Amino acid sequence: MAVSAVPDTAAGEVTDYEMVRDTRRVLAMLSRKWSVEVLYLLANGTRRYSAVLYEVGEISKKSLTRTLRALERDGLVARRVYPEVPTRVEYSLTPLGWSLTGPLVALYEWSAEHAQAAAEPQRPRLAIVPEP
Amino acid sequence: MAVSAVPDTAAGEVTDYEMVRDTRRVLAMLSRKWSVEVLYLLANGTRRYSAVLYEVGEISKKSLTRTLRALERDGLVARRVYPEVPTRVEYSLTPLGWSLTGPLVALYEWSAEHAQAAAEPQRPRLAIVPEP
DNA sequence: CGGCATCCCCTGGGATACTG
DNA sequence: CAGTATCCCAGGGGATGCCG
Repeated sequence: MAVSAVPDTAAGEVTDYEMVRDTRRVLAMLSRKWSVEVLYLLANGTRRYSAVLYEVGEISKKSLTRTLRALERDGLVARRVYPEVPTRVEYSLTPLGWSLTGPLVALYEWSAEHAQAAAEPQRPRLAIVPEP
Repeated sequence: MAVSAVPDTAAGEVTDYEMVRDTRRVLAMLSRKWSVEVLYLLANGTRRYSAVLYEVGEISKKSLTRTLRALERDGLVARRVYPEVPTRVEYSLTPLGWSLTGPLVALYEWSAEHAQAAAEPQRPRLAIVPEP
């Protein structure tokens, strides 16, 4: 695999298959519609369910619950239930969740840097003949 | 925004909204089922359509075409058509595509490092009472 | 308060067949 | 060879309503 600084299969013992598999595993954690927003929100501190619901804005309760459950299953978010009269539930980032903000911010920075490049319209889809 | 090394809105002028927006923009480019695999494949060198189809393996032609078109629209992949008898089409990474392999590999490395942490079963979903 | 349950829609992906 | 066209299915997301 010729990708940047990653060692090849010969010496470093990293196969393309593993790279694809692992990369997709992370992406699967993040590609849900509201995952990033919730993650960034909790990075600002612990929140109650209703607080997250309010701060995210347009999300439905069902989607929020699904998102939080998924993040919890992936070990990125911790859920704590306080058995009080009206139930209180608090969500926060786990250490694992925190460790993921690094790569996540790297993605953001890439997008910010290459914003116009990525936004500029591609050349029309015509047959492009190579120079003779 | 308290996320790692990113400056706050006050001084650095980076809003949560922009971070969420830009991060999701990149994720949208990558979250398609076969995007990563195709990207890694083309990182190994230019490929013809049929070569990609064969090397990826289980992908359908329809999905591959859609994936390539999407990657092309996002400016990550270049498409070159040779007007020959049986049509020949070659796909390769653009400089923008190459620049994305960095953050992408960062994701892979995170996944590789935290593989068991992410894989270990979460504690059963019971009410967890905070220490008194 | 913090969810499930239900219903409905829309998109992405697979399989197959056809074409310039 | 490099796609389209067509049909189908599964799952994610929104809206609403009910509940301990």
